[in-house]
Amino acid sequence: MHNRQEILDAAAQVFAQHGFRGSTTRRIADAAGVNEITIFRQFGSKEALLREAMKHMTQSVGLALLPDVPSDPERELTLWSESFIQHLRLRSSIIRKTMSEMEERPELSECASYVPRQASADLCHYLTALKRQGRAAEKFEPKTAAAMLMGAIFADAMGREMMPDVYPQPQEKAAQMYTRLLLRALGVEIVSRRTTSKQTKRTKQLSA
Amino acid sequence: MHNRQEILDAAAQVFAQHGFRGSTTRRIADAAGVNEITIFRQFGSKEALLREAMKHMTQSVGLALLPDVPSDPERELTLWSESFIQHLRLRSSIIRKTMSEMEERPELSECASYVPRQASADLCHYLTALKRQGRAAEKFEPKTAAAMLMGAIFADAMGREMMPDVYPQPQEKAAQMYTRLLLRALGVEIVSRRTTSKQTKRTKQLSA
DNA sequence: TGTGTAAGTAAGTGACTACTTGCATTCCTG
DNA sequence: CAGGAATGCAAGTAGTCACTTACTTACACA
Repeated sequence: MHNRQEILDAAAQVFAQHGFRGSTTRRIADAAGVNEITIFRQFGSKEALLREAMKHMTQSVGLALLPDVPSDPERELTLWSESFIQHLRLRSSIIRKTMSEMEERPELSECASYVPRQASADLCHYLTALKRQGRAAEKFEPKTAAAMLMGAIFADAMGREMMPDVYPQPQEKAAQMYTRLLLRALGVEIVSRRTTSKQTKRTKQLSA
Repeated sequence: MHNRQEILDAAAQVFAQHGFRGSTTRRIADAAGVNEITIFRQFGSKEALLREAMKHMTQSVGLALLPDVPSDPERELTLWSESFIQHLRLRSSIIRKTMSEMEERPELSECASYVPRQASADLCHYLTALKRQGRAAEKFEPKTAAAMLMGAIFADAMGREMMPDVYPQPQEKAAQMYTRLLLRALGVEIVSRRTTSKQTKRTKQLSA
């Protein structure tokens, strides 16, 4: 029973490295330090195991929160972007695998869309509030703006390892740079005093 | 001999559907309408075949060109973005598979980075020229701006099928919307008269 | 007509895969 | 100490995989 969690973690890790077809029950058992038979007794089949592992993964995700009422947009959005890009970077392997398996095995990766959907909804909500406050000089569709920022962050997290010279340097400032670019596109005035990356990271986010 | 091309095409198609491990020589042979043995006689091994198929794919790609001297930034960039997003959408399956296999089989997917690298360089070059012309009211790093636009386009092309409600509607206008947002972030004045999507598509791009 | 080349057929090899069965071991609990 | 549940070990099953060998067929060309 106490092995169950270790098996799930091992399955997720092996899947992130090798994908579904490459995640042999042998490899997962070895990674979990468990006999291969135990897997079948606990989960019934390889597919059931991986389905549960995927579901379990997405449940433990905590996204940074954006305030319902924007006050310092640059700071709030930068913090959110940094936490989002960090989340994606830590899971870039498993995200790539999941996106690849999506077409062939949708039932396995359904839950994968939960996090980006939630993030998009949160961001849209925030941008809409910003617009209602009248702090955006330009007209814009929140959904388009949100897709733009999230897209830039997503592509950075997925592609930087493969092509580091294509993305802005240093890596740690990338989220901030994308965020600033977006705010300028929306015509939002930047009011916050200069804060270093370390300061912003330490001053964690404020909930609604 | 005349089968060689058909085998390469079939291999690429099967790979796009099933990835490396799922691309059995049997499946590829069936898809090509050829005996499995022919594959081994022509290419030696499954890996060699897929390597050649991938290399062959990337060679036939023609990216839209951006002028060396920007004249109508909104129109020129929109055309480029539309051609780029169309390119990615047509190949979204194979791109997902390639990104997924990258870590496990880098020698197979090396060539995959050629197109985005080229696109990034072209776009950076154009944005730098725009900046030099003094047509951007805001200061910006071309590389960051390029990564932002390309990232938004990339994420749209990869993710819209899976989560259509997250991305701006209609699909056909998405590239244009991202482009406009970017130009506003750069403080580039939009001068072009309103053109419909159909017109812009027909008036293909102008080279340097 | 003879020869070389590309293609097909048939059969098989050894390795790996998901999954099963039977039995022994450990350990917790009553 | 007895009984049951979780786990491990050894062996095996049926299927698939990449790849090979040996032989045949079809066609081009001289």
